This record gives sequence, structure tokens and C-alpha cells, in this order.
Amino acid sequence: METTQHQRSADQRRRELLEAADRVVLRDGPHASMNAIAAEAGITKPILYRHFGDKGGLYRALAKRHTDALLRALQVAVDADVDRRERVAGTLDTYLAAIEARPQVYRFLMHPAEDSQPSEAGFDVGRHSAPLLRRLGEELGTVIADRVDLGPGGDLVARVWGHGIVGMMHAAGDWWLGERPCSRAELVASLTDLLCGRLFQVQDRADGPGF
Amino acid sequence: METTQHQRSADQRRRELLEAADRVVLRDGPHASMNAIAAEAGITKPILYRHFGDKGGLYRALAKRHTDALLRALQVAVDADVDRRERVAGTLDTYLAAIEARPQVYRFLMHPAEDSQPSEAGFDVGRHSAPLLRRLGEELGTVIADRVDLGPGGDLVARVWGHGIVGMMHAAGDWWLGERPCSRAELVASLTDLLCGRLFQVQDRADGPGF
DNA sequence: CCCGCATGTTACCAGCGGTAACGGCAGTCT
DNA sequence: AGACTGCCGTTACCGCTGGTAACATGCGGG
Repeated sequence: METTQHQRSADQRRRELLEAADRVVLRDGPHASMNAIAAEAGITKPILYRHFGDKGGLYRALAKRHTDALLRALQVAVDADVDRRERVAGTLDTYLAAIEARPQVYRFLMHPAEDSQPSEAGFDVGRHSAPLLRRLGEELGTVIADRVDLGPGGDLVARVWGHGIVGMMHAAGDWWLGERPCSRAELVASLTDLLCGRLFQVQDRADGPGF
Repeated sequence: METTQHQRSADQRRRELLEAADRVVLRDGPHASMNAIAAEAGITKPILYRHFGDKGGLYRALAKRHTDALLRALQVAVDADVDRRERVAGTLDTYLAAIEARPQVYRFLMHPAEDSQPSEAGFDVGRHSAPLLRRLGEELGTVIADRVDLGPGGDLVARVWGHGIVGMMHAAGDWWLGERPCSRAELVASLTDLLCGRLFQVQDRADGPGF
């Protein structure tokens, strides 16, 4: 049947276009223009728009690939058969290793679309770097809810923790990637300590008010 | 002397322009155009550029005001004379109350510039929503380093924690503001529990692998 | 009186995302 | 064979953006 043949070649074309877009986004940053992407793919703008609708569509498709890949890696880490602290540390390390290995991808994923329709009021706040982080947070939240017994209302607490931990990981990783103040292992250790509650176990300084 | 007089009136003009920009950014979101801002101020584009250089300059000036205000509020919270847990909870609550009260401001602060010069390579990663979060993280890091005795290398750990905690607060707040899954007090309690290390104190579920 | 100077304007530029309208080139139906 | 139907691709354009050059205007001081 030629319909399937057409569809297959269309899908293949789509993948080629995505790979071209990937190359140019990785080279030029997230502000790459549709013209540039089309040129890299050896074609012109309108066919990009026929395939992806608009720039948001292209970027969404592009982001999904990388997001899925990262999510799979994190799944593996979070399912590792070690004790809890080791598992937390391993998950953090997996994420940090990923963003360390491909900072351009990471940077792209954090503000992929900038779509943000007018939205009438102020209730769509978290649209900026959200898609990946939201997915990660939600996913981690369900993992925590599944595995840890938090009592009544625990599911909500688990979601809060999921988003909070992901945000912690993200912010610390972002800062670390920019300044490189220490090794990855040290960063992982410090963050794991923080999640272990070391902040509330250490002593105040002798002088000054306590924290 | 007329130089001071000129300067004063120029500064005053600048403040008027900033207030106009504030109004239109709060009304139209961060994608407000320079034309719109100029129109709101009752003038035209070029004088905006004479005052602020480029859009990034205007947005930076605009962001600084709100950032400073928020920082002052957080300073107060972090200096409160209560025990450590209460102080952590109070600081979180101050931040969340601020973003709850003025989500438009918050939204603007999170991606103010989008400047991101070409940068040649990939080492300026965290430019997207960074300025405010970076400042908060650095500030909190020094506060922690000042007040808590973390032993040798503790300053670095404190900075990691500062950025991590700020990121946790940010991500959880962003998600919460979008979905409103619970009251602010509940959110604060859950996050404080997380920082207290409750994640490592609770039991595994009876079934399934532990976390 | 004219000069400098700041303030404001109009008119323009390059680039962006996005689209309409047209040109070939396959395969299909009669 | 020849007309018809879709699809891939193009050129040329639109409205809008951030940003700038060049020109007008009102002001105080030699």
C-alpha cells in the first residue's frame, strides 16, 4: 500500500528534520531561527511549518526526544537495588552527569517554547522552564508516594517533595554548571546530606544567632 | 547648579518610565514590547533606549526593584528571632506569600531578559531564569555559612545548600501556584519537613521496594 | 544673537515567525 | 494518451519586533 509507504517516508522525513533541528539548536542555542533550521535541513521554511505547525510544535517534538531519554536514565537510577541514601545520590548523579555531558541540550530543554499565550490573567505562571521539570517532579512524586509510607494525605506530601527535590537538583545543578565550584561527587554528597536533614542536625556557630 | 537639577529630573524621569514599564509588564506579561511601554509612558521608543540602552537594560532595572524588595522581605524572615524550624518555615512562607500575592511580578522576574549573547560555546548555561534565583541562592548560602558550623569545606557546602534550597522553594512554589493543590500553610509544612530530613526518617511501604 | 544641549519626534532598517500563492512531479482514473 | 489529484518545494510577502539615524524643538548662557 502506498499510504503506509507515504506515511513511513513522511515519518522518516520528520525524523531527518528533527535531527537537523537538533544540530542547529545545539550549535546556535535555543534562539535558533526557523530559517536557520530549514537551511540546515537543506529546505525552506514552509515545509517545516507543514510538518510541525509552528515553532512551538517543532520545539516540543525536539524536547520530547531528549526529555524521554533523560527520564529513562533517571528511571534506571531510581530503581537501582541499593539502600535509600545510595539511591538518592545515584539519581542526583545521573541527572548531573547528563547535564554536564550535554549542557547545550540541557539549556535548550529549560526554555523550549516561550509560547505562553496571553492567558487573560496570571494563572499559567509556570510555563517558562516548566515542561521537563514538571514532568520530572510529578514522576518523582508518584515514585515517592508509591514507595514511602507518609500516612494520611501522604500523596500530596509526596508530590510536594517530588517537585521540591527536582527543583533543588535543577537549581544546584544549574549553578554548579555555571561556576564549577567543586567536583560532581562533592556536589552530590552535599545535596544528599541536605536531603538527609543534616541542616537540622549540625550545631549553630558559637558566635551570632543560630540558624 | 543646574547639572544636579538636570540629573535629578533625569532620575525622576527614569523612575516614571520604570513605573510605566512596570504597569504594562504587569498587564501584558513579560513579552511586552518596547512600543507598548513607550506608549504607556506617553512617549516613543528612542527615548526609552536613551535611558536604558536596550531592552535588557530596561528589564534589568525593572527586575532590580522587585528583586530588592523581595530580598528585603526575606532578610527580615531569615533574621526572625525564633527557633530554626520556625525560621525556615517563615522564610518559605514569606517567599510563597510574595509570589502568591503578585504572580505577574514573579512571572516576570523569572525570565526577565532572554539576552543570552552568542556566548561562543556552552558555558553560560544558567542565564534563563537565573538572576533572581542566583542572588537568592548565593545570599542564603552566605547566611547558612555564617550561622551554621559545617566544619572544613563548610562554606562550599553552605553555598550548595543555599542554591539547592532556593531551587526547591522555587520549583515547589511554581508548581503550587499553577495547580493550587493545597493551602500555603500545608505546602510550607511539607517543604519544611523535607528539609528536616523526614524523607529519611519515614518507613518504607510494606509492599514494593523501599525508597 | 547664536550656540550648545537635552528632549522629543518621524522614518527607517534587519530580522523574526508565519502564510498565501504558485511550480513541478508522482501516481491514478477514464 | 491525457486530464485530474496530491504532495513537496519554492518565492514573495505580511505584521511585528528590537534597535537606530536624522531631523525638529525648546531652553539657558556667552
